Amino acid sequence: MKNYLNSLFNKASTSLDYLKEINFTFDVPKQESHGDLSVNAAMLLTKKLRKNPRQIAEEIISNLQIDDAIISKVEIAGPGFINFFFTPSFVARIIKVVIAEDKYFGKSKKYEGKKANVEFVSANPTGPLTVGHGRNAVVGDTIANMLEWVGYEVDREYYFNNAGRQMRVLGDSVRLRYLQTLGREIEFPGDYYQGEYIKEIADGLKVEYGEKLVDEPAEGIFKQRAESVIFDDIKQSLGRLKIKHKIFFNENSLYEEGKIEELLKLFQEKNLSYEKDGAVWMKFLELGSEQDKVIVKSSGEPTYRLPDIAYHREKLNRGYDLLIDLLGSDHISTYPDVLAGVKALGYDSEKIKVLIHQFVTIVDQGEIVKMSTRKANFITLDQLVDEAGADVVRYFFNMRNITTHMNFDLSLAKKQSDENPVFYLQYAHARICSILKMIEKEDLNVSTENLNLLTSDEELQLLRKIHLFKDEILYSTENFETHRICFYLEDLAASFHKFYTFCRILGTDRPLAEARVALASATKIILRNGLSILGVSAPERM
RNA sequence: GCCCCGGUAGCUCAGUAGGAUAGAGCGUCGGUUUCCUAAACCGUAGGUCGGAGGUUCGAAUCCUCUCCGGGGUACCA
Repeated sequence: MKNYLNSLFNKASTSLDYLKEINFTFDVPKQESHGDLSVNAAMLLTKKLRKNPRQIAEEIISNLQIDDAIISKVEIAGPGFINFFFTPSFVARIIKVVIAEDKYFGKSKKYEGKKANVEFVSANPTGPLTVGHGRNAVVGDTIANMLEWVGYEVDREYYFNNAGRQMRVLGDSVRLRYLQTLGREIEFPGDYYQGEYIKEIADGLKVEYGEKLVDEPAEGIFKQRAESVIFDDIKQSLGRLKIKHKIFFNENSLYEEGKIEELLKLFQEKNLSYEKDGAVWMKFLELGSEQDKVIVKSSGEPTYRLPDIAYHREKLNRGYDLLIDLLGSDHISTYPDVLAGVKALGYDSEKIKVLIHQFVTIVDQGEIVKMSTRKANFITLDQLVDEAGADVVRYFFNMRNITTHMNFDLSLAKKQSDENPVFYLQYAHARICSILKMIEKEDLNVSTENLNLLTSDEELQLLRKIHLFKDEILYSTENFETHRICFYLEDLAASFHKFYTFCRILGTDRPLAEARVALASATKIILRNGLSILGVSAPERM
């Protein structure tokens, strides 16, 4: 529909120059009585032309070469909107396209040939993934899916560090638990990792090695074992949510390959760093930050900024057109320095899109659960998937704008009831599958021969929603907003359920019945495609 | 102190580069099943869009100030 109007306005702009000067938009009116699409062009021109917007609207309309077979009515309304009403037969044509394109319907080629990298999760292997990581994981994977739908080739990447202080403490936590299982009287420090999983790892070592490890250092087998066990666990948790990273990037490799040294030298050459108080400082002040910051401590150890910049430099060097970093709001302070750093090196920092998601508050039985990995006071992602199921978990995290501090009501998520919108969508899909099974028995077909018979309000409303799918994906993707897909699909499902209630198939003349089956079939395709972007399954029956 | 995010119906949240009478789900109350899945549908009630100014044809949306909640502001990541 939008395409058609765009071409109409393009033609009109050859005689009306002022149309070229404004950025008008075609919008779907909130109210159906305002037509299928409306344009605000006339209002935008009031100042420039010093005319009443309604007069301008008249002039615009008289310059549009409208095909009556496509548009049934054009009206001027309100302060000067031009509303367009499309003919039912044009609206219904979309069904043919949907059925023909099937699992590709909704994809666009706008970004074909472009490469994107989505870095997400990136939790260090110090413990199981928590609910907070869950939001990051689900949204990151969904954004990657969306980018693929608009044409990008996408690499999913996980960045981790197995060499820092955190990991030393982790190794020592395992060592102490190991010694405790051997009966040693040892006090376990309060700031060590308290979780049960540490004891399990220690138990595993005891079973395997007995007492042979009593004199081993924390950084040896204890740390290694902890890392490998925990990482396997993390990957498995992600796998349950159908998330698989292509690249696992170890921060340590930046040191091993001399990238850190190289970067330090580069900063020095470009006069972007200096020494003070035994530390190396970066001139962030010159680069637009509030103050200079330390990049190498007086101990000789780099701060996180240096490897972070080196890492982003690596990714940029791989030739991506778009780099996405998905971070929790507790990491919000890291990215301005990274962007400033790579920009100072001459890279196009515009390619890096940093997305910050706000915290997840867990509410269980009306009580807020405070989370801390160290204190082991957390709900793991695994527990969540155990209790609510992967589909519900994915849907819940996707259905909220990442800027909101979302409440995750654990007791509600466990409930498999109609309070849960994911079932509403899945039910619509299952219903359609059931119809398609039924028509076989009734000797009916999916036919697009008589689509012009689809003229009822319910049919047209559903058809109009179908028209919006492709644009919705594109818009959601360009804004990195997964929740819009959820809202769209809920809207679509609602239109379908209404159609289902009012437009029967059995007992209807064959041509109309078959056209309705085709409409249901097209709806099924969109529900399935939309759910697949979210990573949620589309069951055949419920 | 300064920076970022949020404050919209009882609850959880939408609100598309400013647009028409501010919406949805759940919950409330009341209806619909001899008929393709009632995990559905229809109706009902519910609002000083945190507050105060400003910008203009028009503000939940933009600007200023302010209140409340969360996060950040390290030679921790």
